[in-house]
Amino acid sequence: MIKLGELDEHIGFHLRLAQDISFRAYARQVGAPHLKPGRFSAMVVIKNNPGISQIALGRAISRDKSTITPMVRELVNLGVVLRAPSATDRRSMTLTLTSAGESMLDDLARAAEAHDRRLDEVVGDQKGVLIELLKRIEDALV
Amino acid sequence: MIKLGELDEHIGFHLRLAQDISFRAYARQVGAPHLKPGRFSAMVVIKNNPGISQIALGRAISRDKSTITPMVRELVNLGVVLRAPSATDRRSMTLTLTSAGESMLDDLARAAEAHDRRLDEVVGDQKGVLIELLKRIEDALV
DNA sequence: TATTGTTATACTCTATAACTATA
DNA sequence: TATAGTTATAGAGTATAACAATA
Repeated sequence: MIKLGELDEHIGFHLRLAQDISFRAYARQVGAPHLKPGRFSAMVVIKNNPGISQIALGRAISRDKSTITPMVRELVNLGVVLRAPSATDRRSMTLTLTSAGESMLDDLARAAEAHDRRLDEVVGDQKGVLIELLKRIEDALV
Repeated sequence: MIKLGELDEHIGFHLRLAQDISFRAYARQVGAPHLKPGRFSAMVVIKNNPGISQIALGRAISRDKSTITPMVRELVNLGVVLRAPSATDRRSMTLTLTSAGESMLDDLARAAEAHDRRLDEVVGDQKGVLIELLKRIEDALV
């Protein structure tokens, strides 16, 4: 049996470990037939903020604009995102989901929810506490 | 303000977000003058399990053996890990920390602890609950 | 001068497959 | 036959810097 020593009481370490394990379980379950994981967050942000610019999307998911360019291109090629010039700023592009994007996101959300139900079972009635603590970390460390 | 929609109540999503933000804050603080993040976990495992094989190390940190090979080579070149043939199995290598490795790990642990104190402040007296929930996720999803 | 987005490029992390040598 | 480890290689994700167009 592998020992972990003092590391075992570090929040950062368990955050990383739990995320890693949870992510691999998710990848196993969803099988990645649809879309790479980073795309999912991007689509959710676009869905909830139609007309958002690439720069703002990058800020929302903490990625550089040069990372966003090929990501958006891929989503457009898949037919799930519509990319149109902004009416008010000619440097800027507006992003919205297509109807195909909406339904693909629904599929992905179902897969993610199946995985999340598994997580929900694991944490039981502590879910509220867990999410509140994670949010607190997110807000404090920005 | 960016909206997240239903995603906002998903454990998996917040796990990823909190880990990402926490990791970036850690990288900012430590400045990565020492070592890449994956190396840290490897060294902790070696410290707490002296003589461990590369295969076992890989299992402990959930990485393929082909990922371990260059990682170990780097640690050996840095002079922080000693790699010696096993006395009982001639296919196998044993890994231990050198004294330089011990002190580097102490430095890293201090940096990680500074970061973790920040996290401790954020979660306050809920730390025990948080770690217990994260561990439950780790154990359940393997 | 600053910002939006693209491109070229490079780096890190990771795994798969084929291999050698041992067990 | 199976396991420990290496190598070659490839893919995904990311960022930095230089750039053009526009603000």
